[in-house]
Amino acid sequence: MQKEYDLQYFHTNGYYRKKCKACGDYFWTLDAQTEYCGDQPCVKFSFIGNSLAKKPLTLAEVREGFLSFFETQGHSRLQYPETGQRCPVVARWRSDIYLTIASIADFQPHVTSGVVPPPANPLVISQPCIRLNDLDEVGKSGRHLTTFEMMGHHAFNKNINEIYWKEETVAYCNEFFRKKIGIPREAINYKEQLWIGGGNAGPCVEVLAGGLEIATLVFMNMKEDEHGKTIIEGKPYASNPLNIVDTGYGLERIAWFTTGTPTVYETAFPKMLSYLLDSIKDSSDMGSIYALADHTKCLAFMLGDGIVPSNVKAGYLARLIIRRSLRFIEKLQVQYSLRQLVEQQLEYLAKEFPSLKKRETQINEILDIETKRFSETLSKGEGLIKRILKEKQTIDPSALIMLYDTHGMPPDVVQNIAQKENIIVSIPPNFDSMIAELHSHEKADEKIQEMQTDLPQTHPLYYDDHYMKEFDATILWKQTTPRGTEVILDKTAFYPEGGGQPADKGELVIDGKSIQVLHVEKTASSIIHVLKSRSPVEVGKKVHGKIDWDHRYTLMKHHTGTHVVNGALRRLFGEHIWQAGSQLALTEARFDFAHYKPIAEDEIQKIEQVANEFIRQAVPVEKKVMTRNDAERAHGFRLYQGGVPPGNLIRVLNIPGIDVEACGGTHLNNTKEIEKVRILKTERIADGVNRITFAAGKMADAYQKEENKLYQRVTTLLSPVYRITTHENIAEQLRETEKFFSVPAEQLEKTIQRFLNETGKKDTTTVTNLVDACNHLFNEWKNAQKQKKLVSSDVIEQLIQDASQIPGTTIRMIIGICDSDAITIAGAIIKEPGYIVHIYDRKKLVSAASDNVEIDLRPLASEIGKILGGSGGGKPKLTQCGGPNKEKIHEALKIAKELTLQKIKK
RNA sequence: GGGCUGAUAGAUCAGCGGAAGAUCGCCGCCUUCGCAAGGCGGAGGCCGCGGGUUCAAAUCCCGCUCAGUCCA
Repeated sequence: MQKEYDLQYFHTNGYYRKKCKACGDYFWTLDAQTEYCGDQPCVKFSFIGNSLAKKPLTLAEVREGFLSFFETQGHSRLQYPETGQRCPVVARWRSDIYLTIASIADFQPHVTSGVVPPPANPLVISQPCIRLNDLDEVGKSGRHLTTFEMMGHHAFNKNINEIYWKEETVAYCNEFFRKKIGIPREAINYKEQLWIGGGNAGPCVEVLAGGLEIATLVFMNMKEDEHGKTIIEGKPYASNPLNIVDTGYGLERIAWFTTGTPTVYETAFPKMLSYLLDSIKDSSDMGSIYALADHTKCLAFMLGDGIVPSNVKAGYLARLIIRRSLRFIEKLQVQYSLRQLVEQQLEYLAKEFPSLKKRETQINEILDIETKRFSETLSKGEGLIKRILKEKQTIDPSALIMLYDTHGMPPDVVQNIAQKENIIVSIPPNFDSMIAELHSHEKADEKIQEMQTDLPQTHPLYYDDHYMKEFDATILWKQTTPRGTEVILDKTAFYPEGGGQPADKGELVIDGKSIQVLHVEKTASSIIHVLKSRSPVEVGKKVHGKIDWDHRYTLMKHHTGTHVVNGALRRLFGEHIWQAGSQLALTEARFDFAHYKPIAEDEIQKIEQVANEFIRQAVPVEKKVMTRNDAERAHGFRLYQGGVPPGNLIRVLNIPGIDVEACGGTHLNNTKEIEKVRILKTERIADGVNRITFAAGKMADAYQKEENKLYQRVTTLLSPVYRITTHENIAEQLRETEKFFSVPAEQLEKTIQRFLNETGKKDTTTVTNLVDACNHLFNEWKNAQKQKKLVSSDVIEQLIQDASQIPGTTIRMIIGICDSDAITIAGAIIKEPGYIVHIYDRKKLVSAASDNVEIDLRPLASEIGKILGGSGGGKPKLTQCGGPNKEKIHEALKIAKELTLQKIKK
């Protein structure tokens, strides 16, 4: 490996290669005396309070110094529509990571693998990055940050010296630090290292000054490959198609180096720190103050770049930071809310990152919601903890785990609450691993997709013309499987299932015989048609394909409709609206999207209005195949809402002014063809994710018809007792009624019928609308229920009158049948001493005795119940019994009387 | 995506097969110069929705809906 670092640059400039006395690694230096590489922990920071640089620089000065220096050296800056000269901190263009963790991450995997040419070559960037791996160190260590900028100059070489490689990289680096930062050349050491990460590897040079690593120069030229010959850390590597100069210059670190402040935090967010320090009384806990300054900056980027807090994916990470921040605010007794702190950060960042502040309104709302939600969680948890303490006087490890895992109460919060009750709770040292253990059994079973190789390729005609209904083709391949005959054609207009769009149906005509196409699917670049019968198809035969156009056209309406609804949502709610899933069907379409609160009733109508307005505007739909770079430059990363397609060429579906996405589905030519959309349902499928179900075109009409019918039936049902005068906003009326009775639409009629029956209303009341009618009905039902419970004293009087004295005692027995609740009546009677009651209310037979009567009625209840074909039981002085044989009630009452007499006599 | 909780009075919750409860809040009365506090009384419940088991379900079983929370 030594020769990898044996650069001409070092030799001609008089560097010595030395072995570090502490770590044993090799490094290059101009200092003949030094014995240490200059890295931590081999040496200590020497720049703190004693900067080696020319003068202290701000973050903006270092950033602009870097970008412009490399610009003059022939590097290009990048430009994206939304975020400017950087990519968002949420890695929208890739599916393997949630957050942008390095400048090279912007170009993975497509550019680094060689599939997509670099957007510029060479290029220079200062990429804001978020890393949460060392979250606990942030604020404490003095150098860890969650959010930092990684500056980089990158060159992508097909051949080693196509752009530039090691010599030039080190020379550029050295010149930058000397000229722009003003570090004396003797102060910089270059340490030989091997770099491994994300499936790639290569030699690397760490740039060290003052004990601080100020840059890393990676020469990425290998990739993990099972056939590779180079073994690194037990894994085989082969050469990468590209030789990539991947440099990383820590913006905050370099600025820190020039200021020499006690920690990196004074340099990274000086304004925020003084803002925080002004707002608190006790500034002894600097670690938490640093962390809070860091976290609020992190949130400004996360939320500003459109992450919506949730319990999944990147949203979960945002919530994690929000909750940590809230706890620091609480701990430090900061007088500002989290919202105010982040607002302040947005203000500080506005000049350099203008896109963040544009989302201020939504960010404020998100933080208010999240703050409120967390305090609710905590106060509920507090109640829970107090109850546990009351019962058990302690909180054991299993309760601690339950509190955290189920109720989100961090153990130290539990500890604090318990302390207030003067109870010491100890947190097991292995708490984290106990939580991990709890979740270790879950393992997502990876879907192993068996890819049949060597299949003939199919040309997809549906991309040539999204409206192609019929075509001629030749059979290239066939096989028979249990589900039918499968064929591959040289070309096809049948759309295979994919991207949330179901497969086409239709027929293939072979030799004048029509064969039904049941299903179509795609593997690699072949499209397989599944045919119904085991028809005698032969390879080489000509076929004529006809797709079920009605089916397909409806799906196209739903698909283009989905994009229009997406656009309407973004128009109404903001740029954070982001697709989280989508599924088309014939009768309806489902669209899941990130949004921080549920959709309100009045918003449903607004969404419908805006979407239908887009349809009325008759906007032409552009379908274009573009190179990835062109598409990203023109439209930004918003393209990747439906997922990130592979390859350099991507299909871009642009509905100008409404929505633009990379999409592999089939689409209409104009929004007017959707005809109309109608929202059927909105629901919250996860925290931070909402689902809209809608129908387009004639399916919307069909739904509306169904809705009208239901409304008709419901109002007819009510008509004998409620005369409804107005019939407007039928959909809304039905939705509200469903909500009112908390039943789904299918149960609406049944429920209303039940309430009508139980109310027994006969006269007619005039009401304005359906909701009004249901309100009335419900109130009348309530009164009726009360009436049933309310026993007239007459009935009780009558029963008491009919009581018969049991001979030889003062006990009086009552036998009877009544219409209102028997338990209530029996209860009223036995308030007076000396009574035994057996009373039947056509549902159950209740037996009860006054407190002073010595009797256990339970054996009686079970005996009497048997007569009725059932059983019975209860408490000694109050029992119930019954059974299906209601006609035997008189016999049962007679037996009850006899048994009671027997029992009393004993 | 995978767990784990929860849904009972306006709020916080108890009850977990046999008459729907407590505390706070609300209303009225007593006490008081007035308030706070206290005393007495009262109103307020589709026990989330739908099935099933049972003589009997808030309670047990199965769906569904909604909410909370942890993990990746």
